[in-house]
Amino acid sequence: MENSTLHGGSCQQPNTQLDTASCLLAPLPPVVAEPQPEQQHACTDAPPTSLAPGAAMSCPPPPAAVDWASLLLPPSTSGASEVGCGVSAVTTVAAGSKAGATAGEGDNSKTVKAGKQGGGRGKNKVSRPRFAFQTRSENDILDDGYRWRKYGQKAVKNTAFPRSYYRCTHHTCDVKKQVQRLAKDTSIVVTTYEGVHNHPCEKLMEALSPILKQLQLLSQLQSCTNQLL
DNA sequence: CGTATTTGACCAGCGC
DNA sequence: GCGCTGGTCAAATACG
Repeated sequence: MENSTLHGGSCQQPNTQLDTASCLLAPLPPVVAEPQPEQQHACTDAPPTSLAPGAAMSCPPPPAAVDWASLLLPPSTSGASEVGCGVSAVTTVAAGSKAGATAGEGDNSKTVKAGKQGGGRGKNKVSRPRFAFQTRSENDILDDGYRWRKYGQKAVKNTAFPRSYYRCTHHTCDVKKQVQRLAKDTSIVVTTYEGVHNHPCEKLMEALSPILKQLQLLSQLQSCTNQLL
């Protein structure tokens, strides 16, 4: 095919872009319509994906006896929860379902055809949780604490900006994400996650470790004092 | 030298 | 059936 690979931007279609946001976030139309005021990319937190319930933490626990599981697994995080900081909208998409399975592509006909790809070397179609959210940022890549390897970039129809495809570099993790800048508002980046990490967020761990240790010590101290009193 | 990114090609699903 | 399009692969290249 002429292969729509224009990597970069020979794809000029000024104002004909379809409203990626509204397609993508169909369930949450209003939110999309009004991008939040000043959300800078301050968001280095983990996205909803990171701490999904049921995700088996495969990594060994850190040295200190920190209860990572309880600390990192919020009561209910089915992925649809809002993540604060810079995130203007979050939406889940039925895994493998048709409509909007991909980041902001209205027609997006194939969606999760995770099987096959590039020569029948693909895996089977697996239903995996997907959700997308928007961030207002100058960087396409928001630092969500995980490490990602880019495996593809594709110019998408009716969009001036290419869509980038990333895969989690953790060997046991098969989470993917797509990143695309909104044509309508180029300051907004739409990120679509597919799958759930089965390992802790490295950066988050690193950053939180000392704090968590202190918290644990404090709680132990408190329980001790309670017993004494 | 190992790892990450770039980029052209390939493939399958969908609409016509 | 054909063409279009999105998603992925993998070789080449860049980078530390």
